[in-house]
Amino acid sequence: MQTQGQVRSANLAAVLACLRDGGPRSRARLAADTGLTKATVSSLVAELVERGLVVEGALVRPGSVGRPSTLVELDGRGFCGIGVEVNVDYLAALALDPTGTVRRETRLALDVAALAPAEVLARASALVSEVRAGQGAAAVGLTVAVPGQVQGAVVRTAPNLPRWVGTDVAAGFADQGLPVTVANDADLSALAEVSAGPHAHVADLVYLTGEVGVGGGVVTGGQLLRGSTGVGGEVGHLALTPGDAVCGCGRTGCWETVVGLAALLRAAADPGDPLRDPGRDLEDRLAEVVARARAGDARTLEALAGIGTGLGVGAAVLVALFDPAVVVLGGYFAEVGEFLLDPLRAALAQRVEDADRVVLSTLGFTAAVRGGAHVALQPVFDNPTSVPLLEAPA
Amino acid sequence: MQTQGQVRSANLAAVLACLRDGGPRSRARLAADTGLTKATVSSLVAELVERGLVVEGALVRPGSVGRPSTLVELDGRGFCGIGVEVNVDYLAALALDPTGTVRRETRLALDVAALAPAEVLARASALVSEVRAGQGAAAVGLTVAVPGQVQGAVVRTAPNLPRWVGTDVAAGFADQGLPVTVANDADLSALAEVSAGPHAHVADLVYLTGEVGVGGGVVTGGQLLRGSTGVGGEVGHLALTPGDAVCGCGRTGCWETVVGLAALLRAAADPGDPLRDPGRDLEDRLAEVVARARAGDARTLEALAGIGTGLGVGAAVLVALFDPAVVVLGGYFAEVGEFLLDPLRAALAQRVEDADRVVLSTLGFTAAVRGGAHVALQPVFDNPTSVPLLEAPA
DNA sequence: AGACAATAGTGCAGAGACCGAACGAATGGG
DNA sequence: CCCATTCGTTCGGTCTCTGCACTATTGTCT
Repeated sequence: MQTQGQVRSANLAAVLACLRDGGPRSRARLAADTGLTKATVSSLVAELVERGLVVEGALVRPGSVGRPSTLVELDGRGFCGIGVEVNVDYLAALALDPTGTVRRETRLALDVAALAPAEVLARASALVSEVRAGQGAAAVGLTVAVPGQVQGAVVRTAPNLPRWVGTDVAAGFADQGLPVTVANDADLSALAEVSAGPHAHVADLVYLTGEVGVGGGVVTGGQLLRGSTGVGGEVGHLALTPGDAVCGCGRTGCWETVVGLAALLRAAADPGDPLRDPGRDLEDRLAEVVARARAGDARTLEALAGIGTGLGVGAAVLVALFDPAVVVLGGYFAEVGEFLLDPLRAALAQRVEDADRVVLSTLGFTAAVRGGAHVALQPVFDNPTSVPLLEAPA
Repeated sequence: MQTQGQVRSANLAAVLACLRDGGPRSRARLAADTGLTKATVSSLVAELVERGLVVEGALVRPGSVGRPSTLVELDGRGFCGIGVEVNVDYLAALALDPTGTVRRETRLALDVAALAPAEVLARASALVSEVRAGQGAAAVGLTVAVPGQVQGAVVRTAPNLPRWVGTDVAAGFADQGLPVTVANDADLSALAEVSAGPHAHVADLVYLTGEVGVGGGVVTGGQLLRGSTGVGGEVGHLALTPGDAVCGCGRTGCWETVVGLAALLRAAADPGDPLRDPGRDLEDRLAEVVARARAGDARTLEALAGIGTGLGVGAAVLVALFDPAVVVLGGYFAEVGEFLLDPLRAALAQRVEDADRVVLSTLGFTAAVRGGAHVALQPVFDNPTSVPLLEAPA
């Protein structure tokens, strides 16, 4: 903090955060909640209105006597953040406005692994253009979620998209003319979980996503855990069990060889079973697993229970180390969650306290794009003065 | 940030931090380093001098032409922070001044487990008085390190000091008239490692301390990992290996049953061996282990190699999850480190990249008290205006 | 020896931001 | 119809930083 201009900016941000986290309220309540005086809040609100970030809302009758208050609320019309996801078998994009409302959302099935990265990026950018089009809200930023480790804007490792290693993902969206951030999909999903929904504002959360591999995102103390080289929270290749299955990373015993989607399919069906047909869409096969389990097929249920137990063993380590308030299961874990939770909690309860903190994600496959859009909007909330004034001050 | 008074405070803190982290320097360089103007820095330095936090030092001749600069440096004479440690078989206390210099240090062997907590606290408080006495520096705070999990000022769990559970440790130091903080010893040691010495300012670090059990302290993104209930970084009871050894916590397979001091002694000597004599001081026995290892005793070396391998297996999990720049081994691990590092790094290298990031602590058994004293001093650096003016402004 | 350039540090007027108190606005109750 | 209550604004005051001018001190060049 150096200049009083930054004080102004910080206080504008405090008012915005208050409105975002606690909903619309009067200037008087904003003053009480932020500790600022009513005079200052009036001035701050006026500036935020000029920047198109908040609007005056309804008049609210007080409970008893007194002048009615004018609600102040976030203005969702002016801006939005864009999240876009490149995953193994689909692309997705989403526009989120400052109020937390999803403005546009789209998804495109695509065999990403079979195409050149440049080709995929062109289609993803087209998807972004589609999401941006036809709405008054100006996009303020773009975040790209990729299933791998990212350094800067470049993919460093991507077990399920090996051709993407070394790709500068941000460059593929240069035509959008927006600030572009590239990040790991599980990390962004974790941020999505703590930014909205039932776990909003939880400061310590672990997100696990089941894909072909297993991804993890960890939030501690309200911050995303990154680690010294940006590889923190890498749960897929934890060496938990001295198992013999060889992982894509070349080692044995990695957690994802135990609880990844491949492990489930192997355990649930013999070679020759349609579930093991590598040419079939993974989503289709997963739907069939769910159908068999619901029909009570013993082999399937046993396989799912095995995954649940394996998850519990690993989750015990994560719970002991991170002490999260909640462990959220996303990706395919959420889809088959009803069959996982009991064995998972049983295994977890043997090892740590409070096994009930494991829950299923309600965001589905939109978690990553939602988190990405949230990240893209963040600069507006952090520094409201970066948003231009709408009309010249009189 | 609400008032411009807090701007002043933040800028005073910025100047102090600059001097602490980068050493003495002129006002002009402070201005360049903090981004403030020279005029502002002059004003800030004047106030810090009035509060007894910095002093003017030597005149430095410039390399070529120009007026010589007056160095400004931290004043270590006025204040100190106190760290005190209650451990299984000793008490220790240390006074640290703002320059990072240890002013007084003392240690007292004591069979803490055999005494009532109140009795031990009385002796610890006497130790603090001893450290405070006879120096002009006024203590600004006191931090107590205990080998267990702490909530507020109360011990929640302490495997090796079971009688202490529920003890209000801060109350035992009320007679000192200082703000008292109580914290886990491994957490404080981790803070000590990142606050001074070869790993100063490392933002991501894992500290492991070998005692009867195993303690862990984790710093991520420059912050101590606490978790939702303050139990984060609890490494001792990680269920890593499906071993059969029963842990003090009642479960099996906990890491500390594999790499704790008890495991080492069990592996290094048969029952009846003097090393296994429970009546003997642990330090003595540890010294004998080192002596035997240095003499080349095969059984001892094998036992130590086993510990090293076990450490490597667990460290692989920690490295994968936290991605620390460095893993520091403290406690007994550091004392026998020369025999652990090779097998440890071998086991680690099989599982993660960069096994060389594991190193031995150079702080020895003073890590916890040092970290505690650092924590006690922190409020002065965070908010210099909390320190009273020495002389009334003219 | 003297002028000059370079660097360090201070003095001062001004602008920006918040605060506190007083004031006008809007409403329900007696 | 008056008053208490609550909301929001206006205005003067204070604090802090900034930018520029100015002094201080030294080495170098002529």
